[in-house]
Amino acid sequence: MAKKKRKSKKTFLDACRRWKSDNSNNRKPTINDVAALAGVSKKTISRVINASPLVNPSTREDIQLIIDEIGYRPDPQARGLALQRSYLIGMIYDNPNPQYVVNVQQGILDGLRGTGFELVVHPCDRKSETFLEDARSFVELQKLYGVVVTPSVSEDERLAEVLREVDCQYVRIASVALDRDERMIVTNDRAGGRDAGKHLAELGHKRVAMVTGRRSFRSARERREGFEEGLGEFDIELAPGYVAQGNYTFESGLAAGAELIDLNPPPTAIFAANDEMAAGVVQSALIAGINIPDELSVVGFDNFQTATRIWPRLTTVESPSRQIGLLAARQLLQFGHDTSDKGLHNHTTPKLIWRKSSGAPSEGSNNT
Amino acid sequence: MAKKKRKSKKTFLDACRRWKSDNSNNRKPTINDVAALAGVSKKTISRVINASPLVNPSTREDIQLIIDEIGYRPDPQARGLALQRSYLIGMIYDNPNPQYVVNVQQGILDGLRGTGFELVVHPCDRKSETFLEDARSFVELQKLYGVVVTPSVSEDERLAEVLREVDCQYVRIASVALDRDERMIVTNDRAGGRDAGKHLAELGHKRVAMVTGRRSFRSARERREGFEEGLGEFDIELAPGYVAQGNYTFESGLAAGAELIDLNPPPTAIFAANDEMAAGVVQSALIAGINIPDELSVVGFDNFQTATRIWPRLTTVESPSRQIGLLAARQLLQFGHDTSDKGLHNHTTPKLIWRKSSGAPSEGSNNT
DNA sequence: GCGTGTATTGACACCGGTATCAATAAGCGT
DNA sequence: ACGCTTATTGATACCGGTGTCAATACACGC
Repeated sequence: MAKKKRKSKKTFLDACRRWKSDNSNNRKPTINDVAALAGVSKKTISRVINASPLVNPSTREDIQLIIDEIGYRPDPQARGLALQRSYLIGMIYDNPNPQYVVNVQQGILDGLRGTGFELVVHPCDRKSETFLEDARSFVELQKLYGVVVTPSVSEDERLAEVLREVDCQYVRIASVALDRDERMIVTNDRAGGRDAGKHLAELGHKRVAMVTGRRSFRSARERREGFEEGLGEFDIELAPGYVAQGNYTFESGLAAGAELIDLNPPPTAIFAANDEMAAGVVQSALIAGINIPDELSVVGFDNFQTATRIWPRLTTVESPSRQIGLLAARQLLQFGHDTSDKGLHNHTTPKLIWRKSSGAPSEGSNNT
Repeated sequence: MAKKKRKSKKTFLDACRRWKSDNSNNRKPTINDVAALAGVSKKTISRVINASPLVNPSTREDIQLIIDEIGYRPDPQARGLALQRSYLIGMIYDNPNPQYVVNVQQGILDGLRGTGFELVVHPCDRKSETFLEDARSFVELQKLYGVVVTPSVSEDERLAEVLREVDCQYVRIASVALDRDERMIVTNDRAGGRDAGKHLAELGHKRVAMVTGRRSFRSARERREGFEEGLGEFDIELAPGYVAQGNYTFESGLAAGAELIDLNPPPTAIFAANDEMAAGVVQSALIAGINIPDELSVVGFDNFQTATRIWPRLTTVESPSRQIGLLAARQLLQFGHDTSDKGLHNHTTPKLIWRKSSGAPSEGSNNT
């Protein structure tokens, strides 16, 4: 049944061995080496490594044998040059929180493992004059296969526009859908805020305060609105006087905490829009000699390391940032392939983790 | 004085304008476009972009004009293919602490800014069977220009050997010199440990304990030995019974702290080999109802975020990790260029930051 | 036996740069 | 004016893949 002239497996292996010993300078094998050994044209090798169906199965087998034997791996640069794209995924971010950045990176790397793609990280500064040009030239010069963009740059429509212009696949991570769903991983921060609100309401808090993030950040708005919704389900209102403005930094949380504690009457619970600010609130309470959770409950958002390092450990809302990175990577690799598997999740839901910084308000403190 | 036939600046600009309007599909300009516009061969363009001295100044000027006008930028992939290397820097790491990873990344990125190089991140697992092959294929396939390796993989000689084999420039970050100095950024953790020891001794502590990291980590040994040296300068000894074994995690610090506190007599000061463990020690003291710093001083190492999030804020030894990343990147880019500027610092020194978790021992507690 | 369709393969140009080496022009001493 | 340097430039191959399209072999229907 063998095609005429088909050489035996052994013949190929011998040839490979000979090649290996001849290969004095120990060069990496190229497609030409494989082609020569197999006695076919390089185009056929190209077909094999690209899993093209247009190859005779027995030919494919022979070639695969040789590839495995001499350890040939196609050169991404050469391939990229011909194809006009690279095997690199970019991550564009401006979130200053190291934990967040690393989590998402890890998730992306999880998704990239074994695919031959590599991750190029690219922080940016939206306030810079050259922000858009920088991003464009990064993506264009590297001919990135795709990029994932995290909050808050992900909310920047100009960047999204640029990415579309240079025809680069992208996935944006954000708290709400800004784009066609296939281009987004949405984290639903509103639901997280709602959980925080319900949690405090269920514990019996009535005088509730909040430290918000910058209004220009979508996540900050979502978390706040969600929080109000959660409280609203229990007919509790977030009074305007009980809202302090922060900017997601520890220091701003410290200041906001001091401010809220000073109110008369003081709140019995404070929800901070992220853990950093929550840690600031906790520290300001400690400084003021206020006991947590007896006199004041504090709830954060993120569940980063800090949440368990401070005392009491922080009740917080966890958003699965590593998982999010993973989904983003999968999404990106999915593009261009079959669109059949639409079952990709691109929504994630945060989840409240109840630790020791929140509890029922003490007797009498809630005499509204 | 103008060379014969030299076209005027305006002529070139006109040609460029014409080119831009002709360029229907808005392609990125290539070296061929520039060559055509300048009326010279692509090799000459190549010389200009590579700052070769073998170009007539006036020719160079003309070409530069055109390059700027149409916004030509050489394609890194094509260049890389021809040169057999890429314009990518790799970072190979296995340190699980997000803060450290991000700091070093940032530092490297600082050093890469404006150079056209990009950073590819590559975590690894030394315990994996395929660790070395993974690393090799990463570096080899991507033809990395260079890599920076952080602790503790940086201590792995097998990896260094692989990097040399594939002829890839590398810089290792480690607590002591393991390599020729040009290939290292050394952090001198021993000096940091010494500072911690002297700090506690100067405060008057006599019964001093330590939480160490894994003995297999060089930094853990250095920090410990430095600490003992520092104490030694004041004739204080670190008694074997006062040493608890940790593994750089918060949880291990928590356990070690509980263990040390239970000793009789208990130590009046504990030095933990990193902030995570120090935070654990602090938390275990809080749980045991021990006041810091009155009854117990705690000193950490790293000065990561956690150090200021906990209460009292942690006295700790700061190693300039971002700066270290910057130096590593500079070093890498320096390779192959003039070796004249040997003035590159490749040693950094940690520095003690005295916060509120350490103070003089309380009266009578030191009746040795 | 012949036309036609299908499966498989290869020749060749091309992606956008760089290296080699030869070609040409200009400068200079005598 | 001539030979010899030196300065400047270009023709061409090459890096290691991919796309296009034509060529070949074979099966099938009639």
